[in-house]
Amino acid sequence: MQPLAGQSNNNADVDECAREVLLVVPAVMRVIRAEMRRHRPAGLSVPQFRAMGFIYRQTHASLSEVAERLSVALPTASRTMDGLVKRGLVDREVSQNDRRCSVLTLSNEGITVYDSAKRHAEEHLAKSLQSLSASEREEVTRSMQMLRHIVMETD
Amino acid sequence: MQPLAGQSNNNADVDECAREVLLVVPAVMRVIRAEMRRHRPAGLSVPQFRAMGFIYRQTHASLSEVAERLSVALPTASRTMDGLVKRGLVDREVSQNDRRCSVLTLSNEGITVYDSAKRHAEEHLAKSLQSLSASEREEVTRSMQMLRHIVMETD
DNA sequence: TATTGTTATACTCTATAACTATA
DNA sequence: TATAGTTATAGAGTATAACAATA
Repeated sequence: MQPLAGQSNNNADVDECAREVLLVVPAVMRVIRAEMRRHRPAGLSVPQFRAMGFIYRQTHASLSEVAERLSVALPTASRTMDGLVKRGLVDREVSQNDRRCSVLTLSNEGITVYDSAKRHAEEHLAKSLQSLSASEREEVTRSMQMLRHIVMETD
Repeated sequence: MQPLAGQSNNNADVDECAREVLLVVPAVMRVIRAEMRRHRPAGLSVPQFRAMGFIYRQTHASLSEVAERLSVALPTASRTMDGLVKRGLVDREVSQNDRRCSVLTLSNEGITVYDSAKRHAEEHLAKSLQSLSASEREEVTRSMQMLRHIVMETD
């Protein structure tokens, strides 16, 4: 399996990578969350934003699909939808094919709010990323894509 | 400032980078959070883990220092400490120099729990990162370090 | 008066367990 | 019986505003 004495180079590099991810990702997350909330009145929480993004891309999604894609429990997704429906950003209807299922779509206002939140968050991040060189940004972009393949099934 | 017509290559790359960060970081965050919570009974929330890590590295930290480093409001940090003190993982005392200030240290059990949580989370991440090549992991590590410099003052 | 920290208040996120409605 | 979703419950994270204690 592994060398008997000491760590192989492979282990050292994978451990360092894991350590950096564990240190940095939560810190970046805070920046994203704070900026999302700051953007009033279209302020969305990160889970709300992600849920809306999924429904945006996959219209007529069911609640189970949202929960699975976002890796949250069904009641969590249900609560998130409650808030978005109450704000008029998401339409929730009963499926005619299978009356157990919800059919979720963004309202027109939901689309507006989502686009606005997305643009705002991206612009804020982009501003920070300006301090990197173009090649460094490309490296970050590629790294994000690699991590995306690891943690997200599709997208 | 910028080209009048269309986006420069620079803008395109910074926008793509921001888009990827906004999509991927929350997804990675979910993996980290879920794994942290799964690790019972030493289960820590991510904010608890980060707060303990800071106190670990900077022993005798004050509450204000914790709040600033973690980029949370003072009442948020205070609440987080309440929970950790109640669990016996953090010792909170009044500073003798300035009786307004708290002096925060990890208890022996706190150190044990923190180390265990850290090892567990890193091992879980490392397992996922095994699917990348060594050079890809190096790229991810460098990218994390770049993002770290952008979002964290020091560390 | 300024600073450190806590309390009060009000949301959201989160999960597990129990329940309802539909298939 | 199995599945989709909600409700009940419980705890943590979050911020702003108001407050207390100390400098």
